[in-house]
Amino acid sequence: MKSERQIAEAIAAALRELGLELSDDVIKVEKPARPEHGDFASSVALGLSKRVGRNPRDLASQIASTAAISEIPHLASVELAGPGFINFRLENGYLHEALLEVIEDGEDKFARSTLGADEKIQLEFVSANPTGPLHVGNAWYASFGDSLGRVLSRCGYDVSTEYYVNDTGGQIRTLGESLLARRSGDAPPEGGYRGEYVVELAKRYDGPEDITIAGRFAAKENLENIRQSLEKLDIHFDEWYSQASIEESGAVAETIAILEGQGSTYEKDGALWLDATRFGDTRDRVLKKSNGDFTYLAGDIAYHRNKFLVRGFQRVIDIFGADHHGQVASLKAAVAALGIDPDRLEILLGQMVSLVEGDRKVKFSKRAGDVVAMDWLVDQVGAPVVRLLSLSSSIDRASSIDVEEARKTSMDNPVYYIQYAHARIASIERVRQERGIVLVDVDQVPVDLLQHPRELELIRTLVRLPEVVEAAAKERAPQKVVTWLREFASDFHGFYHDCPVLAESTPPDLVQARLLLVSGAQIGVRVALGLIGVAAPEQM
RNA sequence: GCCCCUGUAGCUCAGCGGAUAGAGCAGUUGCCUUCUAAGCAAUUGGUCGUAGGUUCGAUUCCUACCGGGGGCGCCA
Repeated sequence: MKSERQIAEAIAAALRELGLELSDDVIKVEKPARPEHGDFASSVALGLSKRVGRNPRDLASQIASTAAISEIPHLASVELAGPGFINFRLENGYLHEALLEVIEDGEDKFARSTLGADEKIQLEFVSANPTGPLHVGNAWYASFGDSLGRVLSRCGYDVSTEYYVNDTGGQIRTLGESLLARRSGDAPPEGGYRGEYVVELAKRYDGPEDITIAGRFAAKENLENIRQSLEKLDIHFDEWYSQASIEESGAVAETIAILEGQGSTYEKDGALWLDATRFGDTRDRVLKKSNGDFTYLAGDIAYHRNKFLVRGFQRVIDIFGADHHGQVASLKAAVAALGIDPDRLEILLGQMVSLVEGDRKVKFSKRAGDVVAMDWLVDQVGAPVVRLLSLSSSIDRASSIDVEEARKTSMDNPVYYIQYAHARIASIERVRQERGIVLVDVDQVPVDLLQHPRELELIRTLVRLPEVVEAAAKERAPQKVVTWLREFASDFHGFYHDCPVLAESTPPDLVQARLLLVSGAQIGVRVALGLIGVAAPEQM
């Protein structure tokens, strides 16, 4: 926020005043965890002491007594603490000012930034093969990808989300075989798809006895199904990109020819290999099998060439399941071989999740037909719970989800805790209208009446949202928004409990001030809920 | 064997270079004549896997080891 920046600037000026011209990266201003350490604190003196050969406390003391520091807006006091921290305490006016900025920004501008500078960034996720219904295992990070996209957009990136449709190759043939077998009343072949959905599809298939055609039919149906499952989670892709279309357009052959032409390939055992080790991979990779077919990798290379060179994305983020870890090095090597800086390709790996229901451990395996469909989970616990749950922990952690736990719709569930905060805000607004309380102009509201610890704490949390969103974007960690929402809800409920807005005992001026705070809070919570794709209910 | 992720309260997880490590659930206990108690408050519970190292400062960074998950196909 503004004050933090002002303090950092003041410290920079203080250092210049003391003749210590140093780069800004040593100036750290943070918010201490403990109130006795002030509103803001800096450890510059600690970091600098060695470089300038002075002891940290003396240095801190010198910095603290400069004119630059004394000119910090709203400054109440400066204290030295610990090994050399400088703690700044500000008058509460800095919070009131910050609240007014939130109101001025409104839902559209608050916590929006230009960090991304309109960089064209493509985000590919889910991309589950259309061989069956969307299941929990490969859709768990769908909410992560979608929320990351929303966060990046809010930070000024030009984001395009995409689902890569694997509608060709062996799995689709197997799917076609399974479908035809079911139609003739037989069991699916060894290694085929045994799920009940294949039987249903077979009933509706009246096409020829052709594996490819049957497979394509089934894939198309499955994909439509998957699309609907994702819609239930409020996940919509800008683009559904077909692998078959890439192959049919000749782009794969073209891409491989380019690699061949520049001498990045060689032939061995009747196959065409990419000299991937030259570009950082652990081993070389086959591009064209000895039977003449292209490998999956070949298609993927063409696809990524398309992303970078045909469609011109400056940055590409792929979200894969950890079981696709093996593809990372080869894809990056191939991209490098095509002359694209491999750092422009970011591959995020979502670790495997396991689903637990009481003592029963559920395994995901599509072919065995023993899968937990995303639809089932959404029906069981509701879309908001699924979205919040999958964003509650980092994608680097192999988490386990207890369906029984998630099913509890009582006060236990964090989603309701958060949504309830919004419902209470909406309720205050309803009652205000019922009672005909008229809102005065913003510049007439005596914001400085907001002095209750609950009020101040709520403002403190509220005005932190912009930096949380930026951090979520930079670190590709949309779950940070969830953490913020929990804190926000906690602060709001505390405020609600201790600071009645519309009670008869509340003086009219304070009513206005609190109503302003409530509308600021509403802006914050709506923005944050929007970023994680969870509805903001008017009542519960 | 090599590569990636991970080990924090009884459980599920935050925190990831700052000063006395947090939340939810579970346990114990208070608070509804008020804008919704799907709430608030208090309280119990931790060798931050182990051992070294870097640093003024390490749960956070580095190394090794131990435990857990995933990967190392002319499958996708």
